[in-house]
Amino acid sequence: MNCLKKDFFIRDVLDIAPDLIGKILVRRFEDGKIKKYIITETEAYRGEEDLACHASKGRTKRTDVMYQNGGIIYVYLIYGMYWMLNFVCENENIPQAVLIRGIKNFNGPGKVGKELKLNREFNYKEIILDNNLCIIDNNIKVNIITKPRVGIDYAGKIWKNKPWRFILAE
DNA sequence: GTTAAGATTCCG
DNA sequence: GGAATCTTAACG
Repeated sequence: MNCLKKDFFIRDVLDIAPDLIGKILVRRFEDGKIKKYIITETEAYRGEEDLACHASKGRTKRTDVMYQNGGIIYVYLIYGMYWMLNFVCENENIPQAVLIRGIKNFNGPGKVGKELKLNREFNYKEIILDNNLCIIDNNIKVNIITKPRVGIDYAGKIWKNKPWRFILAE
């Protein structure tokens, strides 16, 4: 299977987020069954200066994973109920991550986490099939719509209005 | 040790 | 508009 290599994630998150749209997310479950999903929506979180990014508060136990070398998974529990799926980008000490906001038939990051049965075990894991999660490059070109990010009212106008949300066009 | 708030979703 | 539900960070 031609999964995306680590190189793909050692780039600026603003290049990676739109590149992931239309690609295939592969999840192997505990019982060995494999499911594939088309990625329909992503959001970019870029560095400490981005007030919407968790890393804007500095390096903590929670954000440490974003400072790692790209190509690993960042999952965290939000509101005590939903697991968010992110992929860490760029080189070490550059805190960037892409949030998977939607996959086909499951729009909304909370639903994505629920469908994929995520848990804390995925944090820091490489994005390879051996870790039960990877992405296939299908080389299909798609049309992408950009919009402001969602759920970050606390970040202030400048960052809230950035068109860093990428959506698969119909 | 206690408290406040969050990259959400569902219900009224 | 508000609750559900829990981890983390920022206090004391």
